[in-house]
Amino acid sequence: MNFKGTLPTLILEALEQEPSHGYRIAQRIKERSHGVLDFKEGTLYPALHKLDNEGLVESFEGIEKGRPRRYYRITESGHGILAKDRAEWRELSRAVTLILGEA
Amino acid sequence: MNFKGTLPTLILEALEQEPSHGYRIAQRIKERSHGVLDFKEGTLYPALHKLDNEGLVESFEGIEKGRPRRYYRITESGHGILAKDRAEWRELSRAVTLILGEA
DNA sequence: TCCTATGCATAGGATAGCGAGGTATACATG
DNA sequence: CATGTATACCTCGCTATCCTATGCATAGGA
Repeated sequence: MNFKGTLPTLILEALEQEPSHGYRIAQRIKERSHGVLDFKEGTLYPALHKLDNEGLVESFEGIEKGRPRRYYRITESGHGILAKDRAEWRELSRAVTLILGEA
Repeated sequence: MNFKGTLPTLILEALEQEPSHGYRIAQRIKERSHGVLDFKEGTLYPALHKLDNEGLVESFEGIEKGRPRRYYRITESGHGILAKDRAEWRELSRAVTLILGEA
């Protein structure tokens, strides 16, 4: 079960905490939502690459447990977009909740 | 600005209040969200027809101000789906808010 | 008379997310 | 040693959603 349009924001939020790699980001989102949000790899990696192309995150090579990993960190503009996305989420979720009833 | 995936639920909610026609439903959503949510006609009508095909709403002819209107009312199964959609919205919005911070 | 709002509808295009598949390594279990 | 599972990355094709643009038609105000 997932929420259309929130994935880029959730990725940026994860990277705001600490640089990470794709698989770990997906796990983090799932864990932090208590299993409610569960984005698939076929969704996550393209989204991550898109954020990279847009310059909101940047990647670097890393080694973990003896194996190479593709790490990502949030950029300056990524921080800015995240702040905007957060504000937009609040506005939209309030609007829907207003209509559908209390969350 | 809009929220992907919430339109069918918002339509059902509007029709739960009273039977209505397409144009009026769109206005209602916009008004009740204080202008935040604003689904276009090219989005609304196909969504309405789909709900009709799925049997969640049913249409009937009506006259308003001397002109024919296509009215819709929510069906029994529409009520059921609306209840499920509401619950799902709460679960998902809570999950995202949990991660992104207080709404 | 012309513009705007109302009212319904479809066509074409963009994008998000999903399922399915492919590749590869580490580690535990049998 | 073999097999399975979790980790880790990636791509392709499909569907659904939403948008813009366009068309048609009427009512009422400027």
